[in-house]
Amino acid sequence: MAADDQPVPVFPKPVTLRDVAAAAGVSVATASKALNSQGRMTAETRERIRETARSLGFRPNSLAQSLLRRRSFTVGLLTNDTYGRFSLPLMSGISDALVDNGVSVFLCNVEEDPRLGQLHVEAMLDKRVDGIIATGKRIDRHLPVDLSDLRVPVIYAFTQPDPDAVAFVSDDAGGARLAVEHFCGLGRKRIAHVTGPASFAVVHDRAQAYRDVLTENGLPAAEPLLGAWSEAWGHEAVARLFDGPRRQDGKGERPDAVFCGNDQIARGVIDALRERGLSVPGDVGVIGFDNWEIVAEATRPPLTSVDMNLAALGREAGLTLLSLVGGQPAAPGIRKLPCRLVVRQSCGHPMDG
Amino acid sequence: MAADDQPVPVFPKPVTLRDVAAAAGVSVATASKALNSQGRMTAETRERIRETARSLGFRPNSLAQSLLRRRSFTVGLLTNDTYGRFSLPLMSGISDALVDNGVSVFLCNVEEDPRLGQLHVEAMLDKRVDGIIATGKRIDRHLPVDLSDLRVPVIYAFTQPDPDAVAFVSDDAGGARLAVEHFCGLGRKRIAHVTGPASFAVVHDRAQAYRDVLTENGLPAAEPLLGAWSEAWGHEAVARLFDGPRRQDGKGERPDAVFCGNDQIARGVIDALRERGLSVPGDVGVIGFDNWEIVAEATRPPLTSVDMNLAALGREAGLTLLSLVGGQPAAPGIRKLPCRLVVRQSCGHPMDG
DNA sequence: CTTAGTTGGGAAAAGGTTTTCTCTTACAGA
DNA sequence: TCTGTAAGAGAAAACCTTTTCCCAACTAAG
Repeated sequence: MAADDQPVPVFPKPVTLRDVAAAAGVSVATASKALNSQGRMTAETRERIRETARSLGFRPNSLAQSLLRRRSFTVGLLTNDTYGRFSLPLMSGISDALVDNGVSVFLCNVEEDPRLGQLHVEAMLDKRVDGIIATGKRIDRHLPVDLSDLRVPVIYAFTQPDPDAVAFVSDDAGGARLAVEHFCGLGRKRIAHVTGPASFAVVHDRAQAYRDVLTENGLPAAEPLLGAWSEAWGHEAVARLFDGPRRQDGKGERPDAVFCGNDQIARGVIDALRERGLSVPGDVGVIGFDNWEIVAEATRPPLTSVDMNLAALGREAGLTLLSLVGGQPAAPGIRKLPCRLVVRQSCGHPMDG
Repeated sequence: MAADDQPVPVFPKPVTLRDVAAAAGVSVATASKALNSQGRMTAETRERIRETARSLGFRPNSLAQSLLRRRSFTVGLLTNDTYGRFSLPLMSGISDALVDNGVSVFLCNVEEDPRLGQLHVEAMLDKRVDGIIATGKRIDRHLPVDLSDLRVPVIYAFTQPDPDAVAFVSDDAGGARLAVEHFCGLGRKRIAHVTGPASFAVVHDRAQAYRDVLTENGLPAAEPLLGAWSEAWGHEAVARLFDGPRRQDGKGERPDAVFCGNDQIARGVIDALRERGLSVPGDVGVIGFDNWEIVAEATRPPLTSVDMNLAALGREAGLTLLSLVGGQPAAPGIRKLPCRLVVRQSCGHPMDG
């Protein structure tokens, strides 16, 4: 057996409580109590055991502890977004909240595959996770898994929840209000809205908020332009808004502000405006959505954008799951967390007159 | 106690092997053997027990299994990159490889904090992970953790490894060769290199490969332009390359190709070239690095770029860890995995004459 | 001297599974 | 009828820790 001749690294056996007890000359029960500040014994005995444990490098086996306590201090994080700039800050926030509380996170990518999802959920349950957080790349789509009637608490974050579940999402309408009201406050009068495809629920939420704010401010209600989430669509939308023939009925006047459905569209809009010799924010103000910093800071000028506070949302979701796991009740329902406007230079200062 | 009046959801107790055995009228030992295709028993007994288990919805407790087998089918994934477009495909590849083999992944973000790192590693060890994968956002930086002399195998992926460790990184020099040789093959003669700051090891690796290929092809060796990883630097570099006074010594001639250190620089370069009325790829070919699709596909024209195959790298790392865990030896050292060139439209077709 | 109480510490069960060993029964062969 | 063997199934140990219960010894009170 030539293969057996290879030097295989051999890993030392972990030291167990039994080892500590033997080394300290006590029973495992006493050793356990000494290390956990339980039971009664002389201070010397306790300290001696602790010192022995330290010197042996003893670390309790979490598996055994979990088995006994019926609590694994582990939660499952389900997502269908691998590449996402949304799920990243979200997951980061969730993870931080949990880890700060001594809870580890199982990461599970379920793609769009229900079989894979089922598999993962069962694996997590088998590993006795204390709870599950479901996360997605779209707020209006279900994960391809059934999380109802699980034997652990479930929280939904930035994904379509089951009815009667506890869920956290961003307040997209509120975010849109922030942007449009900011334009209004700056004195912009003809505010356009260029956004993504109609198949996204947020497109309608934001568009409605856009209309509402315009109405409230007595401004002309233009119809939002629905397209794609891409720079190219930003270019095309500018062509439609600015290259058409001017009409005399008041409509059709050139916008002096564009509220965009995401930062890529906004990037396209800004570039297209510059190509037409229009200055941003001088002639036209632009606000994006998502606050994807790498894009928002690369536009010229840097882009004002709505931030969905996804890290904070994740943190909130994580903490809520923890309290659920701890036995605290939480009212089912969807909690919308506020967005915030990150003002850079693309929206300009208050206008005269 | 008003708080106690709230309806607290009560989760059903998991059904154990003991329950199954009792329901089937056999001992737990027999039940276990029936479900694991071990031991000897009549086919009927086996099937009856299995049916009972199915109907009860029995799922074995992984904690108990892991405790006994001394193998948890769990690995820890350490990273210091939360927002990264590098670590995402990498982690995705790692995760896929592991999950395909029935292994779950603990996600641990250690930031840059050695205390946090230490904490995480200990937590993972306590939870008896079978192995650890260390991942970073920079190939030339250590994670802030000490992973030597652990009692489990460790693999490094896209981060600076300890000596004598097993590590996977991308072959940046090879990737650069791919790009520059592609330009040479297309007949470009004056190839510039615009890249990131000198503090990155890959900048030098790629720059050296760039020089080597030029020399091999008998082309003039221009000094790479080192700057930042940003679009703005792409703009500035074009200004330096194309706006300076023409010199008569052969040097200083305008480049007909620019190999960029990442896609953002390339984006800046392309935009700046267009602003100067130069056509891409007609007058100047451009190749980027990273193949960050959302950028590469948004440039006009779409950007040819070097892809580091990070998902494949991650997959390879995951599989290697698994074989290490399985007792297969692996030679220590750094394995460089090849990049590939994704050709889009920014580098053009072969030139005449 | 007895009784009650306290103190220091150990034995054992529990958590859920796997595996080895042992035991009982049945059956074939002598 | 007796012996040997194989099949089928259970008992128990093991994994490691925590916790409850118990015991022995000692002290203080009556």
